[in-house]
Amino acid sequence: MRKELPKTYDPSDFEDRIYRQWCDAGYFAPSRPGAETFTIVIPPPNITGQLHMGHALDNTLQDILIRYKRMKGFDTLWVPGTDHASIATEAKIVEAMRAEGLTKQDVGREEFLRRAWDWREKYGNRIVSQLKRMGSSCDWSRERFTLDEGCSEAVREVFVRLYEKGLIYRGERIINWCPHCKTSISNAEVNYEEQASHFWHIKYPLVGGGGYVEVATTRPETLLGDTAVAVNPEDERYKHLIGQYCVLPLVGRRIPIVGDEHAQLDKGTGCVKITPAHDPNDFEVGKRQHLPMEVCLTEDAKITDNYPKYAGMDRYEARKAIVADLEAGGYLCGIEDLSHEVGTCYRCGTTIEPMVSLQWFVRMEPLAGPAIDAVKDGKVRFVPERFDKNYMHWMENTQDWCISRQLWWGHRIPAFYCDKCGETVVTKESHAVCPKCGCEMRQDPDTLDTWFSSALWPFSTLGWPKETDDYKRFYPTNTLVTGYDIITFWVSRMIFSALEYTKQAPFDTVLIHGLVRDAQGRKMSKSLGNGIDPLEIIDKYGADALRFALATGNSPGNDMRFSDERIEAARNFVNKLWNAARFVLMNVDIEKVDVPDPNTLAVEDKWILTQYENCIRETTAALEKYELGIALSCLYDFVWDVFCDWYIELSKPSLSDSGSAAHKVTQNTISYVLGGTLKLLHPFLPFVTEEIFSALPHTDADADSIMVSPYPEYDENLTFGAESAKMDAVIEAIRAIRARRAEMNVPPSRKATVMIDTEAPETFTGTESFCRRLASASEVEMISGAPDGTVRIVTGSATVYIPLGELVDIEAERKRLGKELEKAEGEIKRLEGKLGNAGFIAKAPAAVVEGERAKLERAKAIKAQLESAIAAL
RNA sequence: GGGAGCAUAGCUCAGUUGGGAGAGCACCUGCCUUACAAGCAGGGGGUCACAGGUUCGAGCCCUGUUGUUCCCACCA
Repeated sequence: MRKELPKTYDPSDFEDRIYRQWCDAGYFAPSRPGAETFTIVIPPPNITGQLHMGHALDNTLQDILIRYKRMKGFDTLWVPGTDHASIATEAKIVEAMRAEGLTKQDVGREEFLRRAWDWREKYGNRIVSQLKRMGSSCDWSRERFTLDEGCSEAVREVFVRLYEKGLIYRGERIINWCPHCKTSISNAEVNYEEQASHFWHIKYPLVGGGGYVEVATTRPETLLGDTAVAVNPEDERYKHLIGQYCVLPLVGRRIPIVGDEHAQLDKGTGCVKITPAHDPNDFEVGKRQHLPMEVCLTEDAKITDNYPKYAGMDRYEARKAIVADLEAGGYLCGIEDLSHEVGTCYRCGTTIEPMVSLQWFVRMEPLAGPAIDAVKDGKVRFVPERFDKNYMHWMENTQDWCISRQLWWGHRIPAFYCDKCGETVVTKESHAVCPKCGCEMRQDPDTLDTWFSSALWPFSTLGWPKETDDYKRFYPTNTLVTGYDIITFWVSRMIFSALEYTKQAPFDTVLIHGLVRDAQGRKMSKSLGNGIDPLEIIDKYGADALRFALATGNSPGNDMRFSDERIEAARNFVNKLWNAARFVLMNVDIEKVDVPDPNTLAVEDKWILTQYENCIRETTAALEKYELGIALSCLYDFVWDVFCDWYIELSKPSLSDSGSAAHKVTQNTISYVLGGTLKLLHPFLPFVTEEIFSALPHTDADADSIMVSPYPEYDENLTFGAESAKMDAVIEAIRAIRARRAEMNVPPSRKATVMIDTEAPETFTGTESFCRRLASASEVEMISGAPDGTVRIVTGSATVYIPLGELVDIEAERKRLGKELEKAEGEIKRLEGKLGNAGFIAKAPAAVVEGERAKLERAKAIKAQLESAIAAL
């Protein structure tokens, strides 16, 4: 059914309706069993809150790819879902409970998890509705959640397999402890921040002598946990002290002086205090030197009861107290100002405390090798390429991955302990009975790092470990679209996980995008309050404008700024398209569109078709290279500068003359080109293209919906080089006439005869109506020679004369033409120089040389015309 | 300490196999030309950070310098 478009573009009129139509028609689900597949799994948004601009960008890019591939005939699947985001969500829930005056411990694990699932219900659904408003063509029937039954089964399967293979182990290590979240976090979850601090120099008196060793530290409170002082065995200053003891100030404990290469000769004093329980390096020294471990901090970073004087003090309070006491005792021998990097929790920003703790780890070294090879061998390709360096570097230096978390919201570690005999069992079952003594076993209370389940996402969502139909058909997936900020967190872990469990890379391409920043280039953040809510943008400008703003002028891997100007420019473009479509609808009454027949086409039709075909070629080439921004800018230029500014104007004479022979042909051409352009644009602007498409007459190849209609293919038969060049020459003349008139301030209402002197009159025959309409010509005459009292306009193919009577100032004309002549001569000189260069002729490609020759010919022709025009003045 | 990105018009940015630089916004001039003033036509404005090198030819490739941003790293 044909329908009219409202005069004003208002996306809220149709976006929701169209999305429902797509859903109802089932277009999002794969439905082409015989076709090649194209699969994307969504980077699952955290259920901590709502979508921000980063998600909007990420999902826009994915939807562009999936819609493009769908129109290209692939059997496409975009798997949606959300991430339970263990630590982040747990923190939010704890925070919400605090408002009620409750703690985790108050409500207990079961009640806490019930609340967490409520949270997931609420925020998970909100995220889904946001994705839908953006137009995301995900298959909602396959929506997944990292903590759902299937994903949980995959997690248990992996844990057990790795454990049995010896790649997961439990051990005491120094981990990063967040005293606020009260959990361990992995190295990747630590952010380093530059902080101003001090370097305290402290004397440790030697036992049995008047001397002392001087150590320096940024954390004097850890002195309580010192169990040795290390010096380098090669250090001439101190090597004689090795084996002796010193006395720990304030504590009075005798601690040994050990020789260890950790102490460097050229750093500090050369003596290092060793706190094995609270520093990763010292932990290693402790192991090497068989030192005892002295824990002096609790899990909320307070001093333990072992040190009554400081017990219960917060670490910073204790620091002050200890420094004061050291000073009072005469042990402090200097304070230096120091600025250094301090590790903080990436979730809450609290300074992390290294602590010794019994945790579960994944042994990385055996997993990293294949993951490195996969990228090296090109099985996984980063776009842009430079990010593989990033990835490689991390993979090659990665340390064992601490995967246990002292949290409740997450996959509980499938390890069971027997309290009676100490046996450990790792099993997929939900209960275990001790194989040794038959007792009921106790499950590890801890949960897994949230990235442990995300790492399995590309295959767990498709059914793995079961060999489901989806897994067999859609795995491995094709393109992963994500930001550079989570390459190490997530992408790398998916790659090594997939290689280990599925023996295949999880995807072949990783399209990396940057951050969306605010108009000043700052990161959007809650604390700055400069975040922009995508939904507000959609309400105001429409989802298509939002998508356009995010996709245009943006190249892979680069950050972008989001500003009012940007979104307005995007909306203006959509509006332009809308109005172009209205023009076509007002002027077209054909029922059906045919592929244009070259035998019937007018020169302007051939011109627009040539431009259109080139646009198809360029757009498609860019999309195939993941250059979405370039693809969109091709389309922008074509729609605005070519189709609207020229072809619509060129079509008016024929469209407005229902008696003309070309009338129906023009209707067909303009409908064909607009329809095809909408299809090219559809991946970027799904809603408005669908709305317009539904109002336009269709071709036989079109489907009911544009989103399942075939993407245009470049067709050389519809390109017309020679005719197109003629039209270009006419356009050039029209432009030149307009420019001259504008310079002379002649209003468009003042028409004038246009006289054209050209060696190729056939170029201009039949184009009089264009000159009248577009160059304010009252009539068009073909002449030869230069009439008096005219303005002369020289183009590459013609000289145009316009009698502008009193406006013609001979002297000014002479001056202007002289200037143009100078320019032409300069151009000739440059080109002759180039063509006179033997090296250029010999080495440059023939086509380039030919092009330069043509330019020279043209410049010479212009020069000749200018000279004769000047002579005739 | 290691690695990477960026530096192009007043502003924000494109410019991807090296062939005399583009867009949007802003600015100036003129237009309500019946698709669109969220518009039309015209215009000004750039030693493509700097210095070398490769090449017939460099915004693009190489080296160095400066400025800037980010990532990684156990610095007592």
